[in-house]
Formats: sequence, C-alpha cells, structure tokens
Amino acid sequence: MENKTIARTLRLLSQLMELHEENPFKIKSVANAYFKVDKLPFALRDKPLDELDKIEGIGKGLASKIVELLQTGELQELNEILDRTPEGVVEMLAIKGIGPKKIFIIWRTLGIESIGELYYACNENRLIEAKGFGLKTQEEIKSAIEFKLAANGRFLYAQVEGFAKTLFTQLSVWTANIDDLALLGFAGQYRRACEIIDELEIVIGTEQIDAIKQNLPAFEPLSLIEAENSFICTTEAGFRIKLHVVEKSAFYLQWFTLTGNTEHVEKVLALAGNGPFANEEEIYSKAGLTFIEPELREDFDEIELAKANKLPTLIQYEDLKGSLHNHSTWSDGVHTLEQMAMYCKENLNLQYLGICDHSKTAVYAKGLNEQRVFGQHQEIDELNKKLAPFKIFKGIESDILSDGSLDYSDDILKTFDFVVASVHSNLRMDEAKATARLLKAIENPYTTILGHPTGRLLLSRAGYPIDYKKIIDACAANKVVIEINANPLRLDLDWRWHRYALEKSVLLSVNPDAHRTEGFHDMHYGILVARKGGLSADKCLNAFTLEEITAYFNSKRPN
DNA sequence: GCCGTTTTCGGCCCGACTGTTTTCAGTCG
Repeated sequence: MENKTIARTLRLLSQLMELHEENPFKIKSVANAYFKVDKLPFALRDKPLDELDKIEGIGKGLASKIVELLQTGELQELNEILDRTPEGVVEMLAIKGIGPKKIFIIWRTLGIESIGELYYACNENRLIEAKGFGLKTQEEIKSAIEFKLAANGRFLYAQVEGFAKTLFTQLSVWTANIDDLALLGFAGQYRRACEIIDELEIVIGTEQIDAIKQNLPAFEPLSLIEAENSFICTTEAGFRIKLHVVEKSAFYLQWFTLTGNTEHVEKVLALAGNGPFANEEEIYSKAGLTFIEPELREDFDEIELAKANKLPTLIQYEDLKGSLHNHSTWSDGVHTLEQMAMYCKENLNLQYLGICDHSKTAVYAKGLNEQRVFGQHQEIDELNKKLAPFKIFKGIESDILSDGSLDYSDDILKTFDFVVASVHSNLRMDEAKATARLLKAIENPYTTILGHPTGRLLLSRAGYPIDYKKIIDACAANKVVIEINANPLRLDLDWRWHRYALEKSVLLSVNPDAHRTEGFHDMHYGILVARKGGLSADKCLNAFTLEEITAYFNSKRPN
C-alpha cells in the first residue's frame, strides 16, 4: 500500500471522527498523522513495522492502525465508523467550502443525508434556518454542488493516462490476434491532450471488420456494448470509453474526423474534399494547409495559421533546460534542497533548478521568515559550489497578500534571483478586486513570474475570476512571465489564453510546483497544455539555457 | 492519541478571512 492511500485513509477517519464528535484531541492526532504520512520521504511499507512508532506524530495507536492497513488493506475502526454514517454524508466531505462541522449540522439538525437532498434544501431556502448558516453560505454550497455535479463522469487527463495506455496496449494485442495488420489510434479529447476527459475514444481500422465486431464484446478488460457504429462502456469509476471500428481504407479519414473538434474537422474537410486519403498529412496537404498537430485542432486560429504557413513549432519536453518554482523541506516539500537539485541534475539532465519555497505568511507551510531566507541562501551557495556547473537559483514563492503587495520588504526581495508571486489566501474575491490585487503584484518590480493566475483546481474548484486581458497586458507592460502551473489539477494559466499572451510577447514558463522529486514529472502535463496553447520553445522561460536565463534574471531585476 | 517529561499526566493550538453573529466559529492554503 502506498503512503498516499494510508494518508487518505487516515484523513477520512479523522473527518468521520469529527462527524461523530469524538475527542477533538484524538481527531487532531489522526489528522496530524495524515499530514505527516503524506510528507514522508520514504514508503511506510518498506519500514520495519516495529519502527513505525518512532516516526514523529505516530505513536503506538497510529502505528498499529498503519500495520493493520499494510497487512490487511483495511482498517476495522474505519469500517465501523463508515457503517454508522450515511454514504451521502460521507460524499459531502468532498464539497469545497464546507467542512465536517457544517456537515454535522446539515446531517444531524436538518436531517439531510445526501448531496441531492442538500441541493434541494438550498433551493428551498431551508439551510438558512440552521445555526451558523446564512444566505451566503447557502448560495456557496449550492454552487459548490453544481460544480461537483458537473464534474461527474469527467476526469483529469493525468487520472486516465495510465489506464488509457494500458488499455491501448491490451487492445492492440487482442486485435492483432484477429488482424495483425489492423490500425489503432486514440482520438477525441485524449488525442487532443485536453486537460479534462469526458470520454476515451479509440479508432480501429481493419479489413476483418465483421470478425472484430463479433468478438469485441468478449474483450475482457471492458464490458462493451454495441451502439451506433461503435462499442461503448462505462467503467466502475464512471469513465466512458468508445471504440470505433472502421474499414481499414477509411481509417485515416475517420481518425482525423474523430480527433479534431467538430468545427475544425468541418472546416478542413470543406477544403480537402472527401478523399480517399492515405494518411492525415495528405488531408491537410489537399486542404492547402500545413500539418496541424492533434493538440491544436480546436478551431482557434490554427487553420488560418496553417494556411499562411505560420504555425508555431510546438514545444517538446526535451526542450526544457531547467525547472522553476519548486519546494523543498525548507517549507512544505518532502525532499531536501540537495535531493531536489540532484534529481534535476542526474535524473532529468537539467541545467538548473529554481527553488521557490513559501514566504513567511504561509505559516501553515513553514513559510520562510527573513532569517530562514538568509539560511537557505547560504545553503544554496554551498550547493552551487558543489554541483557546478549545475545551478540552483534563489527563488521564492511570495504570497500575494490581500492588498496585492508581496510578502517581504524590498531589502529582502532584492536578495532573490527571481520571485514567483502567487495567491494562496482569500480566494473568494470578485473579478474587480481579484484583478486589481494581481495587477498590483505584477507591477511590483521584483515580481518575475505570476504563479497559478486563477488558483483553480480542475473539477474541484473554479478559482477566482480575473480579467485575463488586463492581467496579460499588465504582464506584457511589466515584463512579467506567466506560469503554466504543470500540476494536472491546475494547468493554470489555461491554454485558451496562451495565444493572447504570446501575441503580447509575454513569456510563459512550465512550472511543476514540485513538492517532492517525483513532482518534476508533472512538467509532462504542463508541456501537453502548452502545446495546445501554441507555445514554442523560444517563448518558454525554462527552455532557456543556463546562460540565457541568467541573463534574463539579471536584466529583469531592479538595481 | 501523541508528546515530553515534572516517569504518570497535563497540554496539545497557524493566522486571515468570511459570514454569522453581537463576540465567534468554520474553513482554507
């Protein structure tokens, strides 16, 4: 069992204990153990069982719970408390903006036991009757439920990627048994590398179309049902899959048709005619267009650009020379500064690491006060001597405070090589306030990069509203780079605004926001959306070489 | 339930903000 699973189990246990009003200090210790387990730099399953209670925050009681989890995969105490809690009440824990205390009131005093009932009660204006609830809370719960319902059956790209790849391999092997010359390809949102996937589409082109169709329901990894020209299935987790089986001669046209969005496909085919086509390249060339990568087929401006032969050369993961905006054990990271640096140097073959631990206001994350900033800089200087020519840049993820100011005085700010400014608190501002707040941070001469501009968490939280054009224009005017936060939950700046930023000559940066060494790999997801946005390597800050980015930081810093 | 001793039990506690209150509780990163 992974630490993450153990941590999640402990979190659920602590939340349920709160719902059942158990001893608050017991609850706290379980919640604390969740937090600690989540931040461990080693796997609990590799640790001798009698040493678990030596870990800080884990005593005899919690150690025995973890042993039970590791050995049986279950926790009796959790099962018992789950039995005493309606399923719908447990589901409410996933609604952003309400915690166990409010759910307790909803359940016990209003008698509401499911999210559906809760939504109904909001519409009936019944929530305001309860103590501690008012009109605003009711409205907020209502919109949080709507956001959650809209996420049903939808998944992050990163959530389905592993499953999709495995399925594709299994399907390829299975198909080859019937027709070893069959053609297979992903289509739809997955091939376009959309950040959210509603449905996984795969196209099979074969000369044995009847044999494939007859046997597909026996393809064991899925329970497929024949539908209109396709086979469909929904996994237990609610993920929809659609397989299209087509004549091999029609494969490339079908693959193309099922990949791009409707408008893109219609516009290209209007230019290309009806084929037949030997491959996708031929479709575009017959349409008088240069080849358009699948990620771009969204009917933005890609057809006009292809017509004028002005499509950007899309950035690739291999173009990245370094990684900016990452955390270490100095704040809330799991691995030490040296471990993070060594991983970039040895495993990822990068030239530099930008370390951006949290600033002092982020107390919950061990944010660095002025003395610790100084201490970290000393360690960086030492490591830079040791690791040369690899370079660690002194960065900080400075909170943007409610009034838009940064978290340190200019005297401290000027000691950094670069500053990522981002919002972590007071996320519920309206558009005017949130925009003004960001504008002030962008205009600060020490701001190098605007971090996750909207604070959104895909499928979970909308993020505060901002006036994108004003923000991007201000970044252009103040030479501030905008982050593409590569965490698959964020992917913020949204790719739909990359083009506008690039038109305004704003640089973008694919930042993993890594809190452990494995986190660097999220840059893969950042690259996928950056490609959708039309980013080329020369417009990406962390595709700059060490020399180039050093010069860039030096030119940006006020004297 | 954990910790740190005062080796047997008492103390554990982020701060800002918001919405609900009329002085504070819940939630968040």
